[in-house]
Amino acid sequence: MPDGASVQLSRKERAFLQHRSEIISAAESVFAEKGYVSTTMEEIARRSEFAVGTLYKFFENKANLHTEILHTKLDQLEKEASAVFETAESPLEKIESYFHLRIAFFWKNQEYFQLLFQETTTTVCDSRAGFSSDILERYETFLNRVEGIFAQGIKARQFRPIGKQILALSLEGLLHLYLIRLGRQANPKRNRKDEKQLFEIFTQGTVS
Amino acid sequence: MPDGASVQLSRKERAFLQHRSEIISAAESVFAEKGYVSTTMEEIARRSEFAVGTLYKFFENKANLHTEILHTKLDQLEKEASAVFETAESPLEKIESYFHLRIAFFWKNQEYFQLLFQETTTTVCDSRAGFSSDILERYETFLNRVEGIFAQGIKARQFRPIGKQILALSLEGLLHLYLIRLGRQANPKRNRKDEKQLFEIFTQGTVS
DNA sequence: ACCATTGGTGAATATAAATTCATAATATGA
DNA sequence: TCATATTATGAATTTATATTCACCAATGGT
Repeated sequence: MPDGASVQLSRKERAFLQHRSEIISAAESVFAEKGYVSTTMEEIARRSEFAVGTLYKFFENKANLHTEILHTKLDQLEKEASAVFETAESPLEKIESYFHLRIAFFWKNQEYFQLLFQETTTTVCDSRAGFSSDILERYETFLNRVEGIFAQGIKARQFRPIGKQILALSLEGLLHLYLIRLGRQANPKRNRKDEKQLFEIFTQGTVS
Repeated sequence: MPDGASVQLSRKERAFLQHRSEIISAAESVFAEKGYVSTTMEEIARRSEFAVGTLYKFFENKANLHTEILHTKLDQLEKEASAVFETAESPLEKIESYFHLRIAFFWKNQEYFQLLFQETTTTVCDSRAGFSSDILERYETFLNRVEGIFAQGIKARQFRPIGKQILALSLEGLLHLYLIRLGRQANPKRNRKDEKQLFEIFTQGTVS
């Protein structure tokens, strides 16, 4: 039961989609493992058990394949975030849920998360291709929504009257480095206590 | 008046060092501009006004040249941080000075800072070369010193009794994302108010 | 059964850069 | 002034890999 909307697909079409997603999945794991540059199309081919040429039947080129993956991930994240933003009551609750959502997203996407983060904090890839700019843009837009929540929170006097940008940026900063370091560990374990403390630092600060 | 320790260098030796540092300086700016991968030795040669072959008289290879630069920067940062840690009185003051030092370091190194950050948050370069691991290690060691300060601060009851790792990580996270976003702006302006607010978020938290 | 279309193949091609090296320029000092 | 050593040069070489392309196999419609 895929999320298929309406039309019945032919076997061929289903196979096509299946193969495509197999390629994407293989590519994700290679990219995550080696980073964009040292990932070769040959390696992706090997891991997906297709031939190199076949990859080009599904994707224009390497850069495209890469951004395709990132867009997919962002879609997912946005969807989940929307749900949270609509469900939670107060701005503070929204932010807290969002915070945990981001961490959960990391654990669901273990292999791929670095890929996403690399693109959003630094410009990893060839400026020649310049292909990460649209990803960056989407990410910015996404952060703007978070800023919006903070703006509400400030109005509601739940948050201190600090600039919404700074608030959003701080939260992002805390999350970011926390997750990046988790991802770098050999076999990271989820640690709720750390997560709670991190969020507390954000809300309550660090000095006594 | 370089920081020359003791021995007088011959003109030739001085020339050698001079040329070497000219190359480094050119390389820094190219790397910062284009990132490691899309920087070519030819571009570095052009900008330093040496021939490609000459670069290899000074540095083994591209990766070496790159790490050389990073080490230089880390040296500098460590030296400045040491000074601050030794001067300031209380742990809280040390941390506050360190916070501002990091920001100042950014402004002094505008062009290059991204280079440094790229290496410390993500593995940018070829895993083939695997050359960034020693930089990462140095960075870890550096952060351990910061953790040490936090440990003292907790003992002195200046900081809340949260794990020192989480404290250090949080501070780093805030700094990191703040600086990265500054660096991405077209022509960033130093904004003391933002800096103050950011540090306040760290110490006082965000909810009212 | 036959043709057309599409998915699949992987060896061959193209390209871009890192690195090398024979050679030239320059400095040293006898 | 000449011989030697040092430093600089950039064209040529090598290597790695993205991309293409001529061909094959299976499917589906006529």
